[in-house]
Amino acid sequence: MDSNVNQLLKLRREKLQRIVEAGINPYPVKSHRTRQIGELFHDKERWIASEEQFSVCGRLVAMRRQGKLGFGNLEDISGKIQIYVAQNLIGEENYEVFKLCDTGDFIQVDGAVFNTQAGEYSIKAEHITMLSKNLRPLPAVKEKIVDGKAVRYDEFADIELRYRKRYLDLLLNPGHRQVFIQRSAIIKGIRKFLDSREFIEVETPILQPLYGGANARPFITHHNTLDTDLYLRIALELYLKRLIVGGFERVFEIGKNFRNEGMDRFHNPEFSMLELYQAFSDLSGMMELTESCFKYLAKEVIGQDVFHFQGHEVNLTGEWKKASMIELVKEYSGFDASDFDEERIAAECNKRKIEIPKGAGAGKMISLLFEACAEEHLIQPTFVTDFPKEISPLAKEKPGNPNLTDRFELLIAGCEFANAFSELNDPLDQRMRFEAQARLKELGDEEANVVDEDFLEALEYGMPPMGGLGIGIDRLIMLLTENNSIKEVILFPQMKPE
RNA sequence: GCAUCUUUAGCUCAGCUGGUAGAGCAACUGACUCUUAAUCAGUGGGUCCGGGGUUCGAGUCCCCGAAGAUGUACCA
Repeated sequence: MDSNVNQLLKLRREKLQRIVEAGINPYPVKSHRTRQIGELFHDKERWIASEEQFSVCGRLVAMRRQGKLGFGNLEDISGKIQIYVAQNLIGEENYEVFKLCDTGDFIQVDGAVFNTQAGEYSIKAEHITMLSKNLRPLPAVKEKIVDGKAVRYDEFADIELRYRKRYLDLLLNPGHRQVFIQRSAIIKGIRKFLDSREFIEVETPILQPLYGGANARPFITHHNTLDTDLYLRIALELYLKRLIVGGFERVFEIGKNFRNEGMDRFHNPEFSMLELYQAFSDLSGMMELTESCFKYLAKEVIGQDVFHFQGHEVNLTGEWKKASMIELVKEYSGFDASDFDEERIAAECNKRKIEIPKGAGAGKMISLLFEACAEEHLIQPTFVTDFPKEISPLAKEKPGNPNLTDRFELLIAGCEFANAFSELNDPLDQRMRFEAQARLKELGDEEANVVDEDFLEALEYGMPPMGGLGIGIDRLIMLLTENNSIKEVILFPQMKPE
């Protein structure tokens, strides 16, 4: 395999040598561009009539040379245009440069636009300049326009190669490039939406002396100067809350979290998260905000109400369903867990062959029942409310029920998309919750929270009542771009070393 | 982690019940001044994912391993 690659490389290197010997710089510093290719398509007739001379730059993605005349396709970020290169126009010397071009090279073409005899809108080259020589032939993807639609042949389609060599995927598969353009637009849309609600964007530490804000195993690293271990954050929560203690009333952060866990089509070890906190709001405020934000992004950024996702048709319009976890368990399994009777609930879990982890109480078991019975049925957007306190160590107790919290998760197509609560601001209660987590940790729960004394101290100074919300950005983008794997929406997903 | 499937030329793929590899595109050489999946003629290119085994003989059968996909478990 290697020897063959080397042979292909060798030929391109020899060509490079010939270019250098001809006195041409294959990697010049200067390029000159007066128009993007896309601009030339705005009003073709006007450009043709103007006979204006353009300089365009781009990658040569196809070549059709025939003796002393040649065609090529030149592509930049804005579009693709055919170039027409005739020896009698550019001169013998410059035509030699064209003959040394390969697909994959970056070149500059100077000339005006015209229609060829076949009616193809093209640039009639007056001069060709080599901008960057390609030394490794690109995988061959051909394209034919049928009824105005591009039909592609021999697409660069190997999933593993696409992820490992993402630059080739982006270069050769315009549809996949589009996903990341949309990703950028969606994130921009989130910022615009939150800006309209007077949130400020902040940045909090990724390297943390303690990790918290979620149940997950962390990545551990080491700081040499401080000679101390640090954790990569698993959530943004505890630092953002400190900012609300500090007097900010509406903050958000969009950033990477890191969780040392398994990978599948919904999980990448590093993933993007939006978290926001709004003082003097609460759970219902977060619900309204979540629903408005999703609808805004769907309508204003993507321009769609209905999305095909995970084999379902998801409709984001209308008022979203709200139901408590216990109601949903009852609806889909017939089992009523509202009495929090540990023995009865454990028996129900056993009946359904659900493994009960060490130290799990009624609340944890209810959530397991919910996941086993109800989750997969929640296809249209559903706010699942009233989470057991036991599994919600940072959420405020639900008034009138000490077993539950004022929390929701948003489920769409059976997947979790958002998580929000009325945030716990009682420092004494928070300490007891941390201690309960610490006991779970001693029982072997590697994902239980650790006691964060510095955070508790901050709470003791006083934190206003507030709503908090987390949205998994990658999953949101999966939904809005209709992709079924998280790897399709992360530019460089985690892969095992080859 | 477990189960199933996949891995053959730079890319996309063929290769039936075992007889030491094929196509298209890409590459290279030549022809060609209106092509556009350009065309025509010719050429080169493979440790068949890796390692063992069975066999006179393995891309093909068996075992072990690797990577990937899917499902499942775990991950609220």
